[in-house]
Amino acid sequence: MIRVVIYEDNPQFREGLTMLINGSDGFSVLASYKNCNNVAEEVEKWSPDVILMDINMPGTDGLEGLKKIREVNTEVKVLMLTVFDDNKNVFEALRNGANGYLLKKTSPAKLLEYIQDATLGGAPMTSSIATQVLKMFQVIPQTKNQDYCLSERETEVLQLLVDGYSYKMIASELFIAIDTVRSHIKKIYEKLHVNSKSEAVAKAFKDKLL
Amino acid sequence: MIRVVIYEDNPQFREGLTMLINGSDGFSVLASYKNCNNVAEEVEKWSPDVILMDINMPGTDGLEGLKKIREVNTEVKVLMLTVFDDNKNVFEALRNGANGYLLKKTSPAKLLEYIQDATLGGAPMTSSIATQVLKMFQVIPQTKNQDYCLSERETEVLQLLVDGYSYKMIASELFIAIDTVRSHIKKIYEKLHVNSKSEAVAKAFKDKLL
DNA sequence: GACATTTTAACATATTTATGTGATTTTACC
DNA sequence: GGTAAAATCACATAAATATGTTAAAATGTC
Repeated sequence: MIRVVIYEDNPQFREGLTMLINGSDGFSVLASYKNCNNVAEEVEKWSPDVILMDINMPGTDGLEGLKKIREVNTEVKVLMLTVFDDNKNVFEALRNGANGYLLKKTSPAKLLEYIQDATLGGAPMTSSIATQVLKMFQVIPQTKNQDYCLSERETEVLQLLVDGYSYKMIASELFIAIDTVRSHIKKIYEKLHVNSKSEAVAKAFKDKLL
Repeated sequence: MIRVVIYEDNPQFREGLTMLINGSDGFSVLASYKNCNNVAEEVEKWSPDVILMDINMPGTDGLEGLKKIREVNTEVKVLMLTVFDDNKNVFEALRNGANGYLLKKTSPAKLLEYIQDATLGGAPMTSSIATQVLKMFQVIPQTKNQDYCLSERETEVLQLLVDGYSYKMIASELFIAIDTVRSHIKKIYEKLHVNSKSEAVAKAFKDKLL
């Protein structure tokens, strides 16, 4: 028996979901709420297998609700429900540990399948959501590791610059003379085409050199 | 009619796939290959709707194949096939514009459904893959936007520091005296708890202040 | 062994930066 | 109208940095 708790502000949709789930073998709705204002207590009280969570609700919305749930319970499967496949919300929800993300227009049969899928460790998503997710991945820039051919020692020195070390500190850290540090840094500037410490540091971050 | 090209080194599995797809209404296999060595030409030649791409192949493997495909064609739907839900490969494939990612043990019925799904703009993933993907999202650290309460002007100055400007350049950029720049920067250092330009720059990157 | 590269180092000097101490004006808010 | 915060500017000085030139070891490669 898969035990479900529902958070959904629209009474019609809430009732519809409840009837669908209660009317299906192997599923049971423990409770349903119209907002997340007391979500932490409610989850503790019922300890459901799956939570269906509407994103857009008055008061504490679904995203905040999800965060509160994860503060007290990392096991329960949380499926986010939404009308739109809104990019920003999808990202935030997944980042905060949602187990799946469904459009409300999902057919009843599919919805039950998805709920079951979630309890088995799956991550159900409607197709359009999955497409959003893939697009997010493609935005992540490839580590463009442009190679400036820094030598091993130069890389080491640059790392220390990035960590906020002064020339003097670098010298004592590496057991070399400060003039040696100077000459390394001069070489680094040449290779990176910069002429100040902070530019070198900025470039190290931008180009993910370290 | 959905037109498919297959890349799969295992002859049995390749034949099995071909028979399954050719034997289904609305599907047709244009060609199948045992490696990706000439993938660019082959894709140009057939311009299929969907490509089934095994990840592990001798010679040019599936990931490289995917890259080559995307260099010449961003439209064709590419579904990656794999035996394992290997984290690293999943990530790389999605980043390189794969449209879906399926385990080879997927049932024939599901496989056809997924292929169709892909042609309709969906992003089919088997459940375990989707779970992997969600986990990746949770690794991404929240923009921890710790607020150092920089004023508008201070933020502006910090931005210029990050862009490699010297005090003198900042002064002329903002039409203020260099001593004013100094005093802003002093305040910035206090607020960020640093005491050098490069530390401030590094902190700006680390904490995503800009 | 000859060669290139890297690492080390010294010396000199102009510029930039960091830090302190003050002060005036502007802006926003109660 | 008083208060607080922000933005402006000045003067002074010690410390750090940037730039140039030069060169001796150490290391690795053909």
